[in-house]
Amino acid sequence: MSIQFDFGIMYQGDALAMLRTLPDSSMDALVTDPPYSSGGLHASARRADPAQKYQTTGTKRTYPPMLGDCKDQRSFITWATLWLSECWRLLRPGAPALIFSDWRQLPAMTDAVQAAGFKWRGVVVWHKPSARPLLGEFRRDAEFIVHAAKPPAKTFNRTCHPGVLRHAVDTSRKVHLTGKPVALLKDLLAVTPEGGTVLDPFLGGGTTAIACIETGRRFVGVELSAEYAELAADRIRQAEAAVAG
Amino acid sequence: MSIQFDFGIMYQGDALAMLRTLPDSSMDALVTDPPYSSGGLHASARRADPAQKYQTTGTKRTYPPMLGDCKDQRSFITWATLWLSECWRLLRPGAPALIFSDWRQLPAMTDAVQAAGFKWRGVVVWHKPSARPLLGEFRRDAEFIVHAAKPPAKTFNRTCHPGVLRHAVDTSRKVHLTGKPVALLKDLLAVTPEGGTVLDPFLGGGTTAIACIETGRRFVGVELSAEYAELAADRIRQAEAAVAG
DNA sequence: TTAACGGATGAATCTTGGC
DNA sequence: GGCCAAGATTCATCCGTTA
Repeated sequence: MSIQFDFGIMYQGDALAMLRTLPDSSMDALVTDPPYSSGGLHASARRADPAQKYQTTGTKRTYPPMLGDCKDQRSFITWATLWLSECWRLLRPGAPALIFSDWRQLPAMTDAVQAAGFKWRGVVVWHKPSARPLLGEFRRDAEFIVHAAKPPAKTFNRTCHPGVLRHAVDTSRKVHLTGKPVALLKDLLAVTPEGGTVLDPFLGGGTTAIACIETGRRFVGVELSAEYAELAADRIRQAEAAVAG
Repeated sequence: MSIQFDFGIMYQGDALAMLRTLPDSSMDALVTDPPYSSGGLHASARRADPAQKYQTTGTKRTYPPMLGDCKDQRSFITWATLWLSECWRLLRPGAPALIFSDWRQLPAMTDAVQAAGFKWRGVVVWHKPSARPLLGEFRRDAEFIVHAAKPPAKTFNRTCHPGVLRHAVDTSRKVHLTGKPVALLKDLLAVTPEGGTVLDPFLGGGTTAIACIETGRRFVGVELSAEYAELAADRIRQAEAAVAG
């Protein structure tokens, strides 16, 4: 199933299956926020319903269930390598790839990225100042973005982009449990070619698509959950209306 | 060879050999900045003279040669696991470990830390705003600190410590090519027990020791290079004089 | 328009209890 | 005893609301 938009297209279904139907060398960048499967270091993470894993009792706000976030470390690497390999095929040579990860999965993700044929370029830091405090410990207030490229790596402008990006999460505008700020995605898109097509196989609430629309890029998104696909479609239409109006 | 100070002791020699002479469970924390061996992903990095690897021709300031920074990735992990295992033996249960790493060696370092028996707790980010700009790319303005602990992990205060630390490098006060700001080390020491003994097997210019002196902790340092050991000893004496006066 | 106040929140982690 | 699941705990920051 797919929905066509002015600025792109969204497929609803399994990322790996959908990616296989798309043609070689048709995309200019990969920007995505896959399920982290964190805590997946232990088999306990393989619980049947990972939906509310990250939400504590008493939380007012609830989100629809997150699918596919229940892998242990080994299968996480295998799975990530599989979809990253498909993405590699879809990307044009020189295309950048930006993949979100938390601290725990970062080494696994850099392995998978390289196993899929990408050249690892660096690690971008997302500093989210509103993270939960931890007494006597370092606050886990950073998430990481693995920066890679399908060789030969290219640059698309002569601007200097900061490697540590500070953006607060706006919970009121967040529709996905792990929703990212649009401004953060815009910062990441800054290293992708203007007017290019951006692939996001884990579209979630559609933030990547919105950032594309607001910066004049096209998008190809995939989202497994029908519930999130619908939420994303709404937000995408709003964003398109806003830039048209 | 060793030099005794009011606040600690420095050994000049090979880290692994020196650590082997020290007694079990005698240290309260490990804080160190080992040679990164970056670029060591390929065997070409095993060049005979790694001394000036990070300095481009025409650089005004030069530093004494860095020893032991010429390993490929596999031997880096093996070597890191060896000295980390010795450190593990020297640490008391619950002691925190903080090990600097650049983005390229971060996955190797988290592997080595865990192979040596530590529990990996997180990744602290050092944001250095003065990093070299890169056109069309993300600036490499973050370094990483692997945060681990000898189980069972303990906390030593009820303060909440930020996980992203912003400190500019002061090149005028830096004596080592990879010298870190004292304030950064002080931030890291904040999760170690007050008045405890901090181990640094790669003392370099002695910044860890200085931060210990300024925060009322003791230190045990090892430095391979006689040249740096001498520079460190000078700085340590100055710092001790400053807190005494 | 700006400043101060207070409630809600958190890609979590630890402890405890059961199998 | 080891493994696993469920419940309790935590407070600086953010942001809307009020002054």
